Amino acid sequence: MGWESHLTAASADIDLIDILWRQDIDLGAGREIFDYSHRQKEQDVDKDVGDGAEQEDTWSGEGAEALARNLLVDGETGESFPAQFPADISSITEAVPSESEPPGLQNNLLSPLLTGTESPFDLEQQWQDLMSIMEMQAMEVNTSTSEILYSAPPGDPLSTNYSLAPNTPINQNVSLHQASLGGCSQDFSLFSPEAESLPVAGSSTLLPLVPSNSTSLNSTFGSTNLAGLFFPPQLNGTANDTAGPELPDPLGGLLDEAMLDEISLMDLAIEEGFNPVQASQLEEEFDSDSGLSLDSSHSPSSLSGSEGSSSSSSSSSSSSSSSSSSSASSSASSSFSEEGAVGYSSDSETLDLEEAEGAVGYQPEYSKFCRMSYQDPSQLSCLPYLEHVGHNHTYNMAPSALDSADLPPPGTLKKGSKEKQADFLDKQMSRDEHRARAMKIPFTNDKIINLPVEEFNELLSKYQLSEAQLSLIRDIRRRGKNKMAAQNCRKRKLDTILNLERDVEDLQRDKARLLREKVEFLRSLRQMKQKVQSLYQEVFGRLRDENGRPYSPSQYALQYAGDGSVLLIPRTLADQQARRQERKPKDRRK
DNA sequence: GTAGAGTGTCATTGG
DNA sequence: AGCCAATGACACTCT
Repeated sequence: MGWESHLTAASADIDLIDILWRQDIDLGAGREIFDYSHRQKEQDVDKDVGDGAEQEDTWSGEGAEALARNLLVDGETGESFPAQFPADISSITEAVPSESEPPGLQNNLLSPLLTGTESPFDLEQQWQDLMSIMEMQAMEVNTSTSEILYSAPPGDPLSTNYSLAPNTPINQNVSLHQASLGGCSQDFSLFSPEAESLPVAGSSTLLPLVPSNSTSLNSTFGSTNLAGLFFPPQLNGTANDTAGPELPDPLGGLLDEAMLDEISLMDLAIEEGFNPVQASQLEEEFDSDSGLSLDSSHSPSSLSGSEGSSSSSSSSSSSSSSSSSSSASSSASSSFSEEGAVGYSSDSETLDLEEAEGAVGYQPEYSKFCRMSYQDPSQLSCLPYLEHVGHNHTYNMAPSALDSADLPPPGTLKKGSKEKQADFLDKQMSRDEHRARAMKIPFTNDKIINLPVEEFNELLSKYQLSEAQLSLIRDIRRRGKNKMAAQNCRKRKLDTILNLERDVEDLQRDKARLLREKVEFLRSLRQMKQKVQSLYQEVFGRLRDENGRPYSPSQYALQYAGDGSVLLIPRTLADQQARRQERKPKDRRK
C-alpha cells in the first residue's frame, strides 16, 4: 500500500515535472531524467527478446534437420526428391582388353566386376547431368552430391560389386575395396609394395613376373608405379577365404572418412539454404540473432549492392537513407549549410510563425528550402540528408517554453484540427530550429552544429547571449552532431550486416566448390580402382604354370612390388601379410 | 490494435 | 578537462 501511494505521488510528481519540463525551464534537460519507468521497460524488453530468439533457433534447427533426413533438394529448382544413387560407372571396359582374353577365364575372373556394367549407363548419364548442373551453378551445393556417396538403389551393380554398398553403414569397417574383392568369385590378394620385404626369396613357389610380360599393364599405366599410386602398404593381401569382407582397405578407409565428412557437409549444405524454404529459415536465424531486420538486404539487389561497403547500403531502400545521410555527413564540412536545415526538418513542431520570422538571424531562403524539400520528396535524393524528411515525428511536442505555452496539448494537436498552412510550413522545421527561433538565436542551426569548435566559440563570442540561449545552442549542437553520428552508426551497422552476408555467400560458394571437387576425386578414385582390378584379373588370368595351366586364384595371388615388378605369391603368404597389415591401423588408432 | 521500420535523442564510453 | 565519435537503448511516428 505504501509503495502504491508512493507510486501515485511519484506519478503526480512526474506530471508536474513534465509540465515544468514542457515549459523548458532547462532547455537541455532530457525527458528521461524524470522517467521512472525507464529502466523497468528496458528489462522487460530484454526478457522478451531473449525468449523469442531462443524459440526461433530451436525451430529452425529442427526444421533443417528434418529436411536433411528425408529429402534431397535440387539446388536449381528447389525441388525436393527422394534420395537416389546415380551410378558411377567407370570405364571398366576400357581397362579390360577383352580381345586377348580367354573367354572362359575372363568370365570367371571378371564376372563380378562386369556384372551389370551396361545397364547402369543411364544412371551414369544422370550422374553426368547432375555434375554438369553443379558446375554451372557455382553457388549450388546440391545435396544429391552428398547423397551419392551413401545412398544407392539396392540394385545398383556398382555399389554392390565395388563400393558404397547400399546397405553399408558409413562408419562400418568395410571399405570400397573390400566390397569389391568380396564380390569376386575368386579370392585375390592385391598388389603389394611390401612384397619385397616378404621372405619370398626362399620360396620356390614364388614366381616373379617380369614387367615386360605384363604388357597390358604397362600399356595402360605406362611406367607408373601402381603400388604407390593405388595401394598404400596396408592394402596388400587383403582378401582371402578366412578374412572375408572384413579386411581393411586403405582406400576404403579414406572413402569412409570422406563419407563421414559428407554427412556433415550434407547437413551444412541443407542448412545453407539452397532451396527457398531452407534459405528463409537461415535468414530468420540471422534475423533473430542479429536483432536487426535484414529485409532490405534480402532484396535481389542487395547481393550485388553489398560488393562494397560504400555502395552496399544504397542497394536497399531501408539502408539508402541512412547510408546516404551518413555519406553526406562525412562531407559535412562542405555541405553543412544544408544539413542543419534538413536534419531537423522532419520534426513537426508548430510555432508562431510571426515570432519565428521575426527572430534574429532567421533566413527566408532557409525556410523556402525546407519547404521545397518537404513538398517534393523526389528531390530529397539529391540531398542525402533530406531522404528521411517525409518522416513526420510529431511526437516531439517539445520541451520548448514557447511551444508549450502557445500550443494546445499534444493530443489535440495530433488530431490535425489546427493543421493549417502555416502549421504545415512549420512542420518542416525541426524542434531545435523552433527552439532556436523562439529563443532568438542569431545564427542558423547548421552553423551551430557544423562549425568547428573554434569557429563555433568565436561565433558565440560575437553575440551577447543569455545563459538560456547558450544552453540551447550547446544542446542543438550536441543533438545535431549526435543525430549525424547515429545515422553514421546505423549505416555502418547495415554495411556490416551486408558484408557479413556477402562473406557467408562466399564461404558457401567455396564450400560448394570443394564439395564438388571432392566428389570428383572420389569418382576418379573409384574408376582407377576398378581399372586396377580389371588389370589384376587380366594379368592373373594370363599366367600359366610350367605345365601351361592357369594358376588357381584360391592358391595364388599377385603382389605388386615397389619397383614396379609383379610377384606371384602363395595365397597363404598373402593372407599373412593381410593380417599383418590389418593390425597396423588398429594399433595406430590406439 | 499490433509489429516492424525509421528516426531522433540521451547516456555512456573511449580516443 | 573538454571535445567528439560511436553506440546501446529508448521513445515516438508511420506504415
